[in-house]
Amino acid sequence: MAGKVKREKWSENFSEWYNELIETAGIQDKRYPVKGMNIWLPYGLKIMRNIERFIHSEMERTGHEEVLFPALIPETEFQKEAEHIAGFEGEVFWVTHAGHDPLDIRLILRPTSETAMYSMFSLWIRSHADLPFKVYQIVNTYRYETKHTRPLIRVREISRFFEAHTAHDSYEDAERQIREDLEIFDRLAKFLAIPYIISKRPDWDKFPGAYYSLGAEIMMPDGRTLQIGTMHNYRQNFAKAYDIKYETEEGEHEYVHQTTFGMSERLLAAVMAIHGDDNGLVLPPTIAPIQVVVVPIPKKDAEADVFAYAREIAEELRNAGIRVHVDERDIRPGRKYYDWELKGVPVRIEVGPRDVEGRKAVIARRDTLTKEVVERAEIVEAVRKTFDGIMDNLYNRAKEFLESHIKRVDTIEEAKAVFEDRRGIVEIPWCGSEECGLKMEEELDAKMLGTPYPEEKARIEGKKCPVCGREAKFIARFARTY
RNA sequence: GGGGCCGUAGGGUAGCCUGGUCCAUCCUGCGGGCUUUGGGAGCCCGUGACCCGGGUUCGAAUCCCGGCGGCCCCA
Repeated sequence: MAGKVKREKWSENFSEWYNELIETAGIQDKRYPVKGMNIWLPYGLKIMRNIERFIHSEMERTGHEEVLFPALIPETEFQKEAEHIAGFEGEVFWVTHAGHDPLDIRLILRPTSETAMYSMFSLWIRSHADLPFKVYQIVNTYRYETKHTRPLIRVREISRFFEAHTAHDSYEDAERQIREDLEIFDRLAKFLAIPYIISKRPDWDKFPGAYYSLGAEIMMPDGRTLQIGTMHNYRQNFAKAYDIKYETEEGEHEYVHQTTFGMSERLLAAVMAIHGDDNGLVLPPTIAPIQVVVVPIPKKDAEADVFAYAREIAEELRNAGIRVHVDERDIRPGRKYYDWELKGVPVRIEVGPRDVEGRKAVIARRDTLTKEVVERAEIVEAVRKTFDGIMDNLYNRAKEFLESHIKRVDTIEEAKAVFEDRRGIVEIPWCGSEECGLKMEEELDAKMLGTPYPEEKARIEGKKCPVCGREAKFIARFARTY
């Protein structure tokens, strides 16, 4: 069924494929004269907004309130949590002057908002009745990335940074929050038809200031992984640094437990990369700004009929709540097909004189590039069914891709063999020591993503750490990452 | 941190080694005209560029120095 779909460039020359598509599909213009800062173009922004709309509705559903904090943070606030500063100070942008005069207290452009928010949390949170306290925002954040920047993936201005921050009366309730975050993430991933894995980060790679960190990864076409979501349990680390206390029912004063949940425009990068092919974007209907494009195929003497028929079909689809566009440009139909394929429109309806006469239409699917003839009367139903088929197909194809790139091995040699072609994720037994973990990172020239979450105890029975030979306590995942 | 390559219209490129033949090639895009319309049609006209600064020279896209920017490899 997918015989016409080509993914040669997509898999063999992913970087080039991606960079071209960002511009040709109208996602972003990367010619802005500051490295790592790009311009959202209307089409790309519409897709991103559709992703965010779903995030907002999930936040609403789970009782998070939206807030907006300033982008500037005084250095005195920023420096309150030691690990956090250590983790970020090398990559923050400083505001040191106002006009000609140096500032008494310098400001940073937020790289993330913990240090902006938490002194306010300490003012807002008074009582156990205020807990759990759950807020979120979607804002731009700034990090002076020194590695290669890449649109949507590694940027110096993350322009759609989602961050949910919560405070709780106990570690257990914070853990419940992490489970809720995982559930929200799962629903979002299904909405985008992207399969993923969750790993608990090793201690040396957790978020600066966190007690532990979870990361959600997807498999990119070139076999590297991309982190698209994180959940952190801070325990009371930040609460102690920012003095966030509440009064218990017994009148005691206790520090809150905190969590965060983060995502960004990398979600769009993931959608582009996972579903795309050599013809361009392939958007899940859930987020496509245009879900159906109607292309009239005029014949000289029947032009008016064909256009009227196309508009009539579009109107009916629109009334059924479908985002539809009629392409009435005066260019040849073939050219239109290529244009809309590039932009990833999930369904194209072609109507020509033959269809007008026979009361039919041709439905073409973007994911498989196949066509089918449907009756005019059944068009809304046929389009809906096609959407479902596309969602299923996209998800299943991507899941197969992800799973076929995860290899379970027991020795360093086997792991090295997997990375020979620089592709995939290796799962290998591990004793849990930092020394052995770092040793494996070095040997494999790959990063430890962490250990499967939730833990998979059964899989390590009788296994040994391939570095030290001691009994394995975990499965460790390694991959080349973005 | 170390090394290498590169910067020419909106995008992609030729020219650079061996300075003059270059008011800079071709493709694409964009504007216009004729013609066409079930998978990027054709022809014609038009539009648009040598990263910045300094130097060498009668003469610099081309050689030299510096800056800025991009890409790649190694650690």
